[in-house]
Order: sequence, then C-alpha cells, then structure tokens
Amino acid sequence: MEGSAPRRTRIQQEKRELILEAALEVFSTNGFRGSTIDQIAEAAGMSKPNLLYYFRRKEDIHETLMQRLLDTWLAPLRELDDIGDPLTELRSYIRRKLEMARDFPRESRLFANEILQGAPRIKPMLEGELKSLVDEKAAVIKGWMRAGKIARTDPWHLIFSIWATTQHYADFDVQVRAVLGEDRGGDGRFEDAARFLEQLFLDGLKPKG
Amino acid sequence: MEGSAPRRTRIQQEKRELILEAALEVFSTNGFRGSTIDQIAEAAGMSKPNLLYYFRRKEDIHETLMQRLLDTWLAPLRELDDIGDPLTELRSYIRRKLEMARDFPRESRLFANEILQGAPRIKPMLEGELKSLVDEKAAVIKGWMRAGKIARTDPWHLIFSIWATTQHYADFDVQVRAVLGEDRGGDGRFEDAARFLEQLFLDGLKPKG
DNA sequence: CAAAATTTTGACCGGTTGGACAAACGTTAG
DNA sequence: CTAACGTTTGTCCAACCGGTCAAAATTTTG
Repeated sequence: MEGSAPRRTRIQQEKRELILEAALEVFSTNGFRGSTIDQIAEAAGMSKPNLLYYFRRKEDIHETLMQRLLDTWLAPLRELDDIGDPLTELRSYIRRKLEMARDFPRESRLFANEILQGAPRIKPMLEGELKSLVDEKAAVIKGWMRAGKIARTDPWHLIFSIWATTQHYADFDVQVRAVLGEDRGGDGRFEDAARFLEQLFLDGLKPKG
Repeated sequence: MEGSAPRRTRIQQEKRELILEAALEVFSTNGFRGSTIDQIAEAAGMSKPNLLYYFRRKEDIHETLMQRLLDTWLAPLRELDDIGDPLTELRSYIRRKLEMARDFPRESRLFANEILQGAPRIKPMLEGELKSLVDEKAAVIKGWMRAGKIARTDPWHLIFSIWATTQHYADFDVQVRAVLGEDRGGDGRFEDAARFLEQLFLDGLKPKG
C-alpha cells in the first residue's frame, strides 16, 4: 500500500501529465468556465472520452492543477529565511518571484484567474495555509525592522507589493508588451524590470543627497 | 442631429444603464465567457429577450462597458502633470489609483479579466492610445529625473509598478482580506496600504541613516 | 379615445458543452 | 491461443446558451 493515492499504471501517469500540461495552457488563457474539455483534449492530442477516462470531471483537472501549483508557487516565500543579510534576502526573494513570472506565466495566470473570480475553490487554503505562512514571514521581517536592518513599515503590505509588482509581468504581460512597444518589449524587459524593482524596493524615488 | 449615436427614448436610457450596471457585476466576477445573458438579465431584473431588445448581442454589452471604463480608468494618469512638485505629483497619482481600486473594484477586475485573457478585444487600444499616453507621461517623468527632482530609474516600469501595487487591492481583494485576517482586513486596509505605498515609493526599504 | 410606436414576453431553434456508455481495440500473462 | 485487464473511440444525451420571432402588453402621440 502506498497511502490513499489510487494505484496507477505507467500509461496513466504519462497521460495524466499530458492532460495537466494541456489543461494548464487552456485554463490559464480562458479561465475555468471559458475552457472546454474538447479544447483540452485536442491540446493533449486525444479524444474527449479518452480524456474523461483519466479525469472523470473537468473540475478534477482544475483541482489537481491548482493543488500542484500552490506548492511551487509559494516555494520562494518559504525560502525567505532569517539567516543572511535582510536586504539581500528580500532582494533575492524579489528576483526569484520575478523569475517565476518569466518562466511560469501560465501558472501565474491560472492563479490570478482563480483569485479574480473570488477564489471559489481555494479560499480555505488562503485563509489557512497561506495566511499562516505570510504571518510567519511577516514576523521574520518585523524582527529585521526591530534590529534596524530594514526600514520600519508594514510587512504584510510589503509582501503584497512584491507579489503585485512581480506577478504583474506575467498576468498583464500583453499590456506590458503593448506599452513597451516592439523595441523595449522583447526579452530584455525582465532584466529592466529586475533593475527597476531592485532600486524601488531599496531606495525608493527620492533623489540621492 | 446629435452625432451618429442612435436616438434613444428615456426608457432606453434607463434600461441600458440598468443592464450595464448588472453586466459590470456579472462580467467582473465571471469573465466574459463565464457569464451568461440570463445571469445579466436576472441581475438587471428583466427577461433575456427583453435585455436583447436593448443590446442585440452579448458582445455589445461588454464592448460598451469596456469603452466607458477606459476613459475613467486612465483619468488619473492623464492628470499627472508637469506643474507642481514631482514627488507630490507622483504621490497623489498613487493615492488616486488606490482610491479607484477601493471605490471601483469591479471595474478593475473587468479590466484585469480582459488583459489576463490576452486582451482580445482591446489590444489595438493598448498598442495605440494607451502606449501613447504612457510614453507621453514617461517623458514628463524623465524630465523630472534630468532635473534631479526624483531618482533616475525606468519611467515605464515605474508606472507599471504603480498600476500593479494599487490594482492589486481590487483584483486580489479576496486574497488580501484572507491574509490580513478579520482584524486587519477591514476597511482600514486601504489606509494601511496607502501609508505603506507612500513609504515604499518615496524611501524604499533601506534603513535611515 | 384611437392609432402608432415602443416595450415585454413566451415559445422556439440550432449549436455547444459536460458527461455517460458500451463496444472495440490493444496488451500482457498464463 | 485465450482470458483478463487496461485503453480508446463513436455514439448518444440532457442541459445550457446565444439569439430569433411573432404576438401581446404598454406607452406615447395626435
């Protein structure tokens, strides 16, 4: 026996992965209700009944996807640690989050879609697991403030602002590219963003001197 | 003659307003494809065929809503002006944007939904009107930097970061409230956010001295 | 009031969607 | 070979959805 997970053959493992990959693509661009099983099946290269053999219901796919997502999505925050220089620690958190926006934009959009629509499927997780994690890290940050290592401010809103600014480059990618135009909207935009965010979070906008 | 707008009776004016208000509610929480005409009709207190008498197609409602939205949505940025102190000017831009997130969260979410899904209906506007406006304001900001009034950084990404941090409180409201909990997630959260953002954008996180 | 114009409704339609199901197909072990 | 098991597919269905239409109800106008 290996826990309560249903026993699965090799083919089931592979096909389920295939479906989840396809579903991530479809759900993240069309939202849950905006996506059809047919779309996902086609993207996964199989027929609809075949897909339904691996996931009985559309919701099951979404739920599985969401559960996996949350682990990787919160990993950077989990890594935020009390060892090392606070400013460096925060800087690398911001960098990691920005890299995730660059490398996993579909995951970011899937998450954004869910939250935008009121988080009907993950609200308990937000109020439980997520809140605990953030509270814990907020305490760490507060310690840094008390020690005079970083400026005193609201740790929760600080975390929000890091989430907002970094995920913006995944969720609002179309707008970012449109506004930057062809010349500046290329691959370099993430490096520009990284430079800007580093400066913003460290020094703000007041002129030096 | 009053332009090319179709002539409308008093009832048409009122009912169209009613429908748009209902549609804003429905579209902003379910997205375009996730919303049905029946839902909007019910929210507006009328039958589906009756609604379709005022707007021939579902898309027409969304289009009308989007056109109105964009004007008010970009108003704060349009007001960003070269007169007055740059830091004050930016501070009040941030404040205005945050107030909009507080007072018009549905509009923010409607917009976010559209962008998230690739902005299929407003991409031309983003590449045209929006880009022009942002470029124009970026030039203003660049002037401030050259004059030594604010720190040198990337004006475009600065604008993005203001959008991201303020709209976050509308688009991710469920998450913000869940993480802050019952005690801190009340009405005061916008004032906390305003204080935090002011400090972030002006001074960053480096400790004083 | 009565005619004309506008508004509202019930019934209906074709297409789509999530999902069920049994039959067919393939694979593997004895 | 063949029985057992896992996989795939074609067909079908009921619910839903966007939209039409003609007729009824209401309001406006002369």
